[in-house]
Amino acid sequence: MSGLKSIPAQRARRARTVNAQLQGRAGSPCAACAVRQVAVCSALDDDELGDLDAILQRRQLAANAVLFDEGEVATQVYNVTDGCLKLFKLLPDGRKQVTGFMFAGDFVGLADSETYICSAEAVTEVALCCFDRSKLDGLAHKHRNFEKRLLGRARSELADTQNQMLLLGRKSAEERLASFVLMLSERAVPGGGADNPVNLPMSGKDIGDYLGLTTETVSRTWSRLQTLKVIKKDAARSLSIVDFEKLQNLADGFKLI
Amino acid sequence: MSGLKSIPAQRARRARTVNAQLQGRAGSPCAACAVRQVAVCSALDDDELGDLDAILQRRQLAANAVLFDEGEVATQVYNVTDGCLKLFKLLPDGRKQVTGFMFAGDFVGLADSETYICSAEAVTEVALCCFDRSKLDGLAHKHRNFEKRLLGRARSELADTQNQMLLLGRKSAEERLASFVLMLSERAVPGGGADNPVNLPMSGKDIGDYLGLTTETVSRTWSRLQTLKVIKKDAARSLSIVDFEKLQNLADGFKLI
DNA sequence: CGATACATTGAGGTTTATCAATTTGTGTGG
DNA sequence: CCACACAAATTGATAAACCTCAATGTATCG
Repeated sequence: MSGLKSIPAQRARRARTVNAQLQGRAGSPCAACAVRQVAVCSALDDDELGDLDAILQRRQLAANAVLFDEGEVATQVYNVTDGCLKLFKLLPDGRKQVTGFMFAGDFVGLADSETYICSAEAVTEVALCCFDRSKLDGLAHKHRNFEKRLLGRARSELADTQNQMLLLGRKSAEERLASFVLMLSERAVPGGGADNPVNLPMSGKDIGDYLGLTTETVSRTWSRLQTLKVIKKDAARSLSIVDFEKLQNLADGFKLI
Repeated sequence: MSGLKSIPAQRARRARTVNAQLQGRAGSPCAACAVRQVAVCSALDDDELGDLDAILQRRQLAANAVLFDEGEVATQVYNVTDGCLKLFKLLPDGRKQVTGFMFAGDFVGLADSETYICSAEAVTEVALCCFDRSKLDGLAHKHRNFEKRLLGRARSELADTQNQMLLLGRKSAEERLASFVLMLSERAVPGGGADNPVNLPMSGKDIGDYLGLTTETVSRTWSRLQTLKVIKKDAARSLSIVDFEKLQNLADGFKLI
């Protein structure tokens, strides 16, 4: 029933997570981090974590706060330890494309060279580990697993973006929303979240900007998916998967029978 | 005027390139490769190239030949040395999304884990260097620059796919075609091709499948761009940029004045 | 030179966007 | 804790962009 819990309850959970991470038990605070096993940090042994801890700075962002803007010099890269961040690109007339949502354990700044190639804003309250690029490069040089892990991350991000291209180029609004719900559901699991009542931390506008649709179309499509008894919107930011198979078929581009 | 040359002339050029690469001067045939400086191979010194040469196999694909299918076990990765390859994903009803065109110097298989996440087919005749993944991993372990270079490639591929998401999610048909022409024009330069009469090795269907459009819309949009005096279709597979600034503005999402 | 695939153009339909009004949710201060 | 103000979501009517189907024209290759 975690999906039905109130917003204050969610806030409390976030606060506990952050505290646990700051206390630390085994020498380095990193050892006690909530995302220790999912993040790139898992490439390092417990006794190597000190190196990581020495070069990182923790930071907290309020919802809607800007982390960086496209085109800025990319001096830092980030590891999300809690909350949700959105990455996006803008066209001069304001059209927006959200290129990804980043959750606890995700690494931000992989695709960036000298300057950030997209902007980043907090969707919810966000906790981050911040690394100077130069220092992290040094660490990657020292611990080769870390470098391998970064390449692995980049590979899997590439796989995700290819799926997103298929979605944006060829899927209908219904298929896009279905794919989106499944993606959120799947990504919640490694971070310790529930996979069935799915938590939707982002606004309808953000969802539209991620799926190449308008808010209105997103809203209408939620309604149609409820009529089809595929999902059910429990609360403002929570949604239950009612018929998993139908949802999967929709997302994969099969016609519903 | 290279863009106006006949198809047989193009074939001849391709054949010469392949021969030059096979002859080799400085010990390793790789040293004489046409893509020596642009490909990942540039991470290795001339005297390290022997290691690369020892583990690669050269291969030639006819136009439209299948290199691999999505879902296949990814035993090999590839370096394109000549020609054009398309990567794509399919939906069960046949909808296709081309996720990328690969040209001389491009590395294929970066995004793949155990199985290929997309299919690959030759657009033109294609020349490849093929590597067993396990052997290449060994080489990457021995020569660290190689590993770094792979990460760099992955980074720049990620940047490209983010731009493609903006295109697919938010750009109009005209803006998509304009962006496409500029991309082809820019990518032709490092490979030694001409940047102005732009060579279009792929069919209108392929272009549509890359840009999330139908062939008909692609064709109509070419016509409109010609009426606007932005481009001019010289021959079947060649196109001149008439007004570079207009083209750039269109691609970037500015309104034409 | 003819057969076949590919590109172009037209007519009409569908999906999604746009504009507008209303309802619902959220956060704040009394 | 409730009332208010503001932002977000929903729903409807209409329009635009692109797709589909169909016909014609034009390369390409044996």
